[in-house]
Order: sequence, then structure tokens, then C-alpha cells
Amino acid sequence: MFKLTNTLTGEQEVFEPQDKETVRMYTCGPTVYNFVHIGNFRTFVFQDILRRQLSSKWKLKHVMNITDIDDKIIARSIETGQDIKSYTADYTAAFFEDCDQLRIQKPEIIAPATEHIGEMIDLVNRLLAAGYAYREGDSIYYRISRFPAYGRLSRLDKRELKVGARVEADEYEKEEPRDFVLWKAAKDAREPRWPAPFGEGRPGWHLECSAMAMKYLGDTLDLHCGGIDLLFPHHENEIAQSEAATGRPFVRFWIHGEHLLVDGEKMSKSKGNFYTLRDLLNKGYDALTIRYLLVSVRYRKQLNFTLEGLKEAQAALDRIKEFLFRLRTAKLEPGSNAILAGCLANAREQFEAALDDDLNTSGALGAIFVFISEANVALEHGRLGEADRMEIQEWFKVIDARLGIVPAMEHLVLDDKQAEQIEMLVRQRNEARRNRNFALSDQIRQQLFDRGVVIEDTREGTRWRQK
RNA sequence: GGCGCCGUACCCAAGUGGCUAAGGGAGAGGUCUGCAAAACCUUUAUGCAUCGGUUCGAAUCCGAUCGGCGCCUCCA
Repeated sequence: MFKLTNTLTGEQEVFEPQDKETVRMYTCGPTVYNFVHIGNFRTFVFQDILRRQLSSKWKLKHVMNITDIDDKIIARSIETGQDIKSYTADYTAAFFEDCDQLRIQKPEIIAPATEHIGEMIDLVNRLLAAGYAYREGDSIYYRISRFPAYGRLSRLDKRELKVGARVEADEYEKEEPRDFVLWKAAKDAREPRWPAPFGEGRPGWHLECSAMAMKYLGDTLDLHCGGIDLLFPHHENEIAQSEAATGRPFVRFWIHGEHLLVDGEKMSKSKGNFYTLRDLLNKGYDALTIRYLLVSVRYRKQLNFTLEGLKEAQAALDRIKEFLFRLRTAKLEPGSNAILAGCLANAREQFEAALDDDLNTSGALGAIFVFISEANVALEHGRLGEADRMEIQEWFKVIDARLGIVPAMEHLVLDDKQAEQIEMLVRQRNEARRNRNFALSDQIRQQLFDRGVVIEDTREGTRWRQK
């Protein structure tokens, strides 16, 4: 039983795809006007964990949009003199490079807004025909008063605008301030525009998600995810557009990821607490460490991002790496240890149960570390068999498939020539140690360390590995 | 002002009615070692923001208070 917290009800509910076979999921993707920041990636990593979990149980059709037309993009493109298409193409490419680094899997369908203008125009036509939309000036707006369920998702329906809250400059054109734009008439000659029966212009932001989600996934989606800040007004508006057009529920489960904070506050450019993945990589942190940190706190809890936290994540990851290395290089007898096999079965169960429990990634990691301790004890006492090793390694493949946080071991393996050189130095060092020439042995150790090789003397002899 | 989330050890963080309050980091002591590294063992919350209440029993439910954060405006 896989449970998720559904924003619609505010409660955990058991999730099943409506057709029991294929999960239809839509996630709000990036607006490609700049490099995506680490807060955005927290959400994308959470969505990645979700998609991995869903894939382990059902078939999955996951659609993510790319917002490649909006005010900021237009402004930047005019500013830089670069045409919009190449401008957004650059940042889209950068986004997917970053995703690869963070081991974020690609959705089945990636939908750029500008390739779906036709679907959006159709949707506006349906809303106009049904009286849910109206023209004011050269733009088309959504008439919220026609949609009584408005505000149900965000529970903001009865709210009043805060005194002094900013209102849009073109408010006067609307019947009501809360109405939102579906189709914007072009104001500046340099703005991109598309022809439509109701006039040349470009789509409002909310429109693309409704149009593309329904195109690929049908009228009713199983899951729709995004950051908590999209709850209102974006997702509320999507519901209004979609349900007005189809008369059917738009989404069964709304799942929202909480924010990543920096120094206890929301990341924003004006506060200067803004990190991109590239910033952090340049500081020498690796992408896996960043992913680990993002995964280590459950998606619906705010995560305070600090460099200290990154160091702790690095240390935790090292513990996993050390264990896997030790497991891999241990000299083992054939057979299996029944007690350890029991620990493994228990750990696997705990791990699955945690992820099934609303993606409790912290709990899942806890199960891994409990097991590592148990297995380390077994290794220490030589009570771990070849069969156990195989089983454990299999489990770590599962862990990696689910969480994507298992350090790669391949890079620790050197080619024969390099390995031979290192082995030679290790032999020389042991020779020196036998002769109690510790000055020389320490010098060799340092020499190896300088080329990234760490020495460990164990009862079974000297072990070495790449840092 | 309205809506929502949160407050568990030095730091991060599970646990949301009932065994001794997971796990990671950091610190301390020990085993092993020429030293180191890794590993292992022991150790660090009679208490879960505070105060009341419900209950046989609460970190977990209810209320109040204090504190933090977010949303209400583009935003992951």
C-alpha cells in the first residue's frame, strides 16, 4: 500500500492508478529563463523519487512541461538581443545537464509550451463557448465567479486580499481582480505572438499545464505535483480551466513539495542566498552529495540548506561507500549467515515500508544504516558469506534504483597498469614496515595519498582504494 | 489580517496513542595499529518549545501561549 499526502484533502490516502495499470502523472517543470536553482531541484528530486517509487509498482506515463514563453523570458531575450528560441534552448539544455548530474530521470514526455499553442487555443475556445472566459480589450480572461469550486485546493477561497497587496497593472480591464488572464494580447512589437480566432497574442502561464496535461493524460490525471508555492494561484487556476472545460475532476492526487530554505529563509535573488547547482559544484561539492542532502529530508517538510548540511551529507555518503568497498574487497567463505540474512530481510522490509509511507526517505535511509552496522559487525567477525555478499549487493542495486544515492564503485577500479604501480608501492611500504623503517613507510603512504590512494592496514593485509 | 506547515540530543532528522524515543553528523572513552585510516564497542534527550486538558497510558489527541517558516503577488 502506497500512501501519499493529497493536498486536496490534506490527508494521507492510499494511492492506486485509476486504471490499476498505468500511472498518469504531470509535474510542473522549469521556466527556462535562467539556470535552475537548488531550491527548484529539491522539488525535481522529490518528483524523481516519486517517479521511481511509482515505477517500481506500475507502468508510468509522466509528463513534464517546459515553460519556454513568459514575461521574464521575453524581457531577458529583448535585453540580451538573443532570439527567444535559442535563448530558451540554451537554458533547457543546461537544465537537463543538471538533471543528469543529479541523477534525475527523464519523464516519458517533455512538453515545451510553445509546441502546444494549438491545444491552448482550443482550450480557450471551449472556455469562451461555455461562458467561463471573456474578452476585455484584446485579452481573454477567466471568469472565476462562474466556477464556485474555486479555492477548494488552496483553501483560500474565502480569503480577502491583504491590504496593500500588489495588484496587476492591467487589473482595471478585468471584471474582478482575481480573474486571471488566459490569452495576452501583444503589447510590444518585439513580443512573440501566435494567431488565434480571438486575436493575436500569447498564452497565459496557467493555460499550458491544463492543455498539455489533458492532451497527454486525459481529462483526469492520477497525480499532479509541484512546489508548494504553485498551490496558489497556479494549480487553483489549472483546476478552474480544466474542470470548466471538461466537467470532470482534473486531478485525483495533488502532491506538493515543501520549500528549501537557505539560512532559514526562502531562497531568493534579492536576499542573495541563491545557489545554482553549478555554484555548488564549483565550490567542490559533488552532485551526489547534493542529491543525498535533498533526499534526506522528506518532501513535505521544509529543508534548511546549509554548507554544514552538505558536509554531513558527504560524511553519510562516505559511510555507505566505505561499507560497499569493504564488502566488495572482503575475502569471504562460501555460504550464508542466517542471522545476517534475517537482518537483511528486515532492512529491506523497513526500507520499503518507509517509502510506501508517503515517501519517508529519512526512514528509508535509517533502515539502510541500521543494516550497514549489522553487516559491518558480521564482516568484523568473519561471519559473512559469499551468498550474503551477493544478496546485499543486489539490495543496494534496488536502493539505487529507488533513491539514486548509491555511490558508484567503478571509478575506484583502476586499470591494470596503474594498479600494478600502486601494488608495487604498497609492497615497498610493507617491506619498510617490516624493517621498522617507519619514516620511509609513512613517506610512501603520503606519496600514495597525494595521488589519491588511501591505505588501510587490516588483519587481512594492506588494503588501498581511490579517494 | 486570512490560510497553512513546523518546533524531538551540540547539528541534521525518523517516530504521530502503549516494548528500553530510529538513523546520520559531531564530540568523548576504549579495542585494533609502529602510527594512521577504516571498522567495532561504550557514551551524549527519565525526556520530545511552554502551560493546561482528554486518557489506564501522549512526543504522538485537544486547547492556549511562545517561537520559526511559507502562501495570500511572478516564484519549485
